[in-house]
Amino acid sequence: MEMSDTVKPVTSFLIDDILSVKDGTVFNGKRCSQKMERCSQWKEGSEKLSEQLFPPFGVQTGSLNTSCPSTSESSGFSSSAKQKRSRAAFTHLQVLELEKKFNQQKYLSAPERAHLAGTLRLTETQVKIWFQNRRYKTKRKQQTSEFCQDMYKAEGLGLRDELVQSSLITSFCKAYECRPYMWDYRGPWGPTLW
DNA sequence: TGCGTCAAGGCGTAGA
DNA sequence: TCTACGCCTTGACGCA
Repeated sequence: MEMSDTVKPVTSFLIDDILSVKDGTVFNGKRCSQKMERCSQWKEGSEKLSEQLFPPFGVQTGSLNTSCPSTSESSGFSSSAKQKRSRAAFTHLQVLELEKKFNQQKYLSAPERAHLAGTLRLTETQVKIWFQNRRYKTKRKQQTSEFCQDMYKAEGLGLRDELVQSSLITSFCKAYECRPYMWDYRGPWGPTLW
């Protein structure tokens, strides 16, 4: 994913939804109970900062009935009726800050994650998952790029087919051949604001 | 309506 | 046992 892709005008992400999720029982369907306490802490502590960060984004209501698996659970969702999965869309500024942090460091400690989550008014789980996805995405780009470089070299040596057959990454490339961003690699752990 | 993107789900693994 | 990680996969969403 390129930053230019993520720089969308305003996404329909509901901060309030996430906040309400934290007040509920489960977020992401797993492992959130222990975070409730800290969530309420940063909720207070980060309000000032996030007001600065999200003046236009802080309160968006209505467009996406998104991200509240737990809200509908709590509103009588039964286990038999399958809940429609929701996908939060982070705001431009949230992604910007996440990318900025990711450029500084690929891994976050728990306190750093908590702080960042508080600053961005996200849950720690969301920050953690975002960094996981981001690392994996970068790794995929790197692998694809290396493979393509090998292909280029092999082609020059007339060894292209052998490389294709022998490469463990062939299946990977096939799986992702329809994903253009995979081929937009600009170096390992390179600038993410491309 | 098909496709690309991406947050989140799921599963296996490792470390404390 | 808990937590975070990597490695995919799934499913919602936006767009052409």
